[in-house]
Amino acid sequence: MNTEKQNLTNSTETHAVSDATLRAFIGYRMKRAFNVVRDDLTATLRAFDLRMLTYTALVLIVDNPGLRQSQLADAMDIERPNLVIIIDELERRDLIIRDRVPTDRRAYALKATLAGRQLYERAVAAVTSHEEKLLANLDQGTIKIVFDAFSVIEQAKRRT
Amino acid sequence: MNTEKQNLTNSTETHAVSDATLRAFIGYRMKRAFNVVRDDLTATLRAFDLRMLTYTALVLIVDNPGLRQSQLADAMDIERPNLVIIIDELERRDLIIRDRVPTDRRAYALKATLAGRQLYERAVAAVTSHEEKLLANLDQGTIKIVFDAFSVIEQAKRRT
DNA sequence: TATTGTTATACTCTATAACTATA
DNA sequence: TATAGTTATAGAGTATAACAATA
Repeated sequence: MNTEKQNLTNSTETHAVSDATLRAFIGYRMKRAFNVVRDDLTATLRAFDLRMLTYTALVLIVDNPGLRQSQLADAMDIERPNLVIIIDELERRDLIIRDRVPTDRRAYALKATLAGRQLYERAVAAVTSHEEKLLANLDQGTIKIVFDAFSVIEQAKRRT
Repeated sequence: MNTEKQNLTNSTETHAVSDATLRAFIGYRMKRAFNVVRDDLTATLRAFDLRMLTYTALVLIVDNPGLRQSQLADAMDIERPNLVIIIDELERRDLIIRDRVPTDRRAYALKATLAGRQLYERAVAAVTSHEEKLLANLDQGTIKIVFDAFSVIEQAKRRT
């Protein structure tokens, strides 16, 4: 530790970095908060060998049996090509299957296996528990306001 | 458009995908809202040939003349190696300089040039204006609550 | 012609190990 | 020895173009 008094006009000063300008921006504030949430989620999912995207895809497939890859990509707000390897991984681990859609032979109907549904139950429970701890210092009213604000921002999506 | 009535138990159904399970999680909600904020920010900064990270670094250097790369990496919550190419880019564009610290020849004191400060002014003004539009449907009280919640979450950073 | 899933590709962000030069 | 900056590298996430099969 440097216990020496520093000359504050000197370039070698060690006092805290000011982020006052950036703290006025929601982009900066949200990014920093999201880093914490993401790190917690990543660590929680590691126990199930899942990542944010494989977890999200698994949950949506369990909750929406039979949906197509293009629907899933839309729901996850990612491009179709990026979904392919996610689905590949879940299928390789026998958590889901690609079923042919009889009425449209171009498409796949995605369905979870029993193993997939079981992993879903355990992972959702773990994430629920971890998020409760993460938000322990926020009351329900505040969380509601924050979630509603997120919805408003989502709807402000660029229409340029 | 498919105007045909679909059999809702059929795997080819086209009705909306349910994300009810995921919408209970702040990770999911925040990610979706952040995607919107990030896309808007990215589009705004493109006019100045800046990205989120080069913008953040430039602002922190202008506001904290003389800080070191390790301090900046800490402030930006990224690893030191990842900062190098960011600083390289800003320096190559003559927006900042790496000044040697006379008292510690291992370190650099980062300082913005006149061009850097001018770009800072224009970029900060543009981002401010864009964020105002993005948050137009949220009142100041709500924004305050959301920002405070972000601070609480930031402080909940994992101490495992 | 348009759509579904796919391949190939590229850029960005993030993380770790190991090096160099200094302290 | 420890630290500041660097290089090399790898894993994720994201985006676009173009293709084959099918509608």
